[in-house]
Amino acid sequence: MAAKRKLHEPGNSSKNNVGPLAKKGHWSLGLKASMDDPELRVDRDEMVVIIKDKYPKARFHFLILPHESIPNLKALSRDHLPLLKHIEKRGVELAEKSSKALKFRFGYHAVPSMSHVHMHVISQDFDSPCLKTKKHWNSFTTDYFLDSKDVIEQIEQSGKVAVDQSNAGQLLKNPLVKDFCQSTLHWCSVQPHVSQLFEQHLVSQEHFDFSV
DNA sequence: GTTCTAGAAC
DNA sequence: GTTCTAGAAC
Repeated sequence: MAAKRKLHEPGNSSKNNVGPLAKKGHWSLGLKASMDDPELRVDRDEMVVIIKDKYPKARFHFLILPHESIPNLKALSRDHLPLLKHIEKRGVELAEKSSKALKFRFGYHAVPSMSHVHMHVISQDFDSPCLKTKKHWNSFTTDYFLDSKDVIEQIEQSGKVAVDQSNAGQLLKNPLVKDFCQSTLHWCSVQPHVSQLFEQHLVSQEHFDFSV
């Protein structure tokens, strides 16, 4: 029997190709492949690898992953504090190098889709065509986004990270505006793509002052 | 994580 | 008719 061949193979164009790794594993392991992708890799040291997010949600959006394979935030303990602090330090350095004008945040998604703990380094312009959905927006602007600083502090105090999974899921579905308006207005400048998203959800921009 | 799509909602 | 959403596939 001849091997089945797809008539159409999206994502297999030369540009989108992940590289020599022809067969990719389950999608949730994608970060593992990205770590080895020279196109995405920014830097590495003895503890971490720094890559560009494949679908950046802002002008600067990086991921910092430890070589050590840590499945999720629940697996973190006091043993990881030196690593977590190193990750944050590398993130801050990277942000300063990337842009002095833009504000950045450093942190973790409460319930990430991709396995292997990774810290996001993301500028707060949110100016990217990849930022398309309410879920995207909420994952970076609600409590779904856990600041590295707070994660570290929590582990120092209690030895672990508490994540309310059901609540986290709900955060992604929440309406865009109210949380945004109350808590994130002061540090966020909103760019056209986001404005579009807001319009889509019937939010009037008149309610907001988008200047920093 | 993204993309595609059927069904709901408008 | 269009837009929005949730679910499955990848």
